[in-house]
Amino acid sequence: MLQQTPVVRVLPVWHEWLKRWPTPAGLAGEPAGEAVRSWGRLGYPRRALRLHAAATAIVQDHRGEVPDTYAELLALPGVGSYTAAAVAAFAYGRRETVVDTNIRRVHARLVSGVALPAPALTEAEMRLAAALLPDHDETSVRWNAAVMELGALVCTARAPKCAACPVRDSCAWLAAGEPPPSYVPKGQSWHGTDRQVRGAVLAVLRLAEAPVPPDMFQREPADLGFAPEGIGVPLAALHRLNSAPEQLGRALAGLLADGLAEMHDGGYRLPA
DNA sequence: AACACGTGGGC
DNA sequence: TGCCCAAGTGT
Repeated sequence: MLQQTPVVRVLPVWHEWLKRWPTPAGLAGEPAGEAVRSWGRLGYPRRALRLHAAATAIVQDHRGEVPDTYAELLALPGVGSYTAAAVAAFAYGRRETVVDTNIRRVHARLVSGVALPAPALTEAEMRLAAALLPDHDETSVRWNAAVMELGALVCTARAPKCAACPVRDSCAWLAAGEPPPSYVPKGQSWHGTDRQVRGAVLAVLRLAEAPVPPDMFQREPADLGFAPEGIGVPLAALHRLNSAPEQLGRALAGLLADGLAEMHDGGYRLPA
């Protein structure tokens, strides 16, 4: 849930999930669509699908227990190098090189003296993080958490709180006179994109009690001749986008291809 | 290696 | 207001 999503926005959903599914077996025992529905508006709903798939793999391959090694975690759906290291370190106390966006930024400034880390994670960054990691297991876990928190709370992307930074005296970036970034980060476009249409379609499917016929996506609500049960609001939002038929088609095809939707009785629904 | 993939808070 | 960006991953 935390992948590319701020902690404060994850917390309420996370609490709900753990109340409903305290164990991997609980989640694995439900349809994948329930995971997507319960994901709510967290964003990147494919993560819900993968979390469900990971729960299933944990039940099938690990006796329902979340594995405790980096390699086994990495093999789970939706678990990449960051998540595998973070779970091994923070849940199991292992010494792992945890590198998230916060740690990357702290290292870039404090050690490398640049305003921002590279656009994509590099081998050099991993080597640096590994070299900085304390040898002792417990200390390494605290180190990972501390550097991550420093980045999240003090050494932030915009307007870093250098005056309040506990390690400002050893910051290479401050010492260099706070040089600006050497590149301009690529903005994520949104308005008018397939992503926006996918999001609007999925918002409809999350609330739908029955398969949604293609007509309902493509025609104005007024033309349907009736008020769609429960999905009027997201459906109106989708139509407001006024996307071209081919774009809507791409969005629907993409959702099917990703397993976020499936056809049933001639309509679209979340996966069973 | 570059790109696609959601959403909402903050400035 | 629009833009930036957030505990990344898979292709």
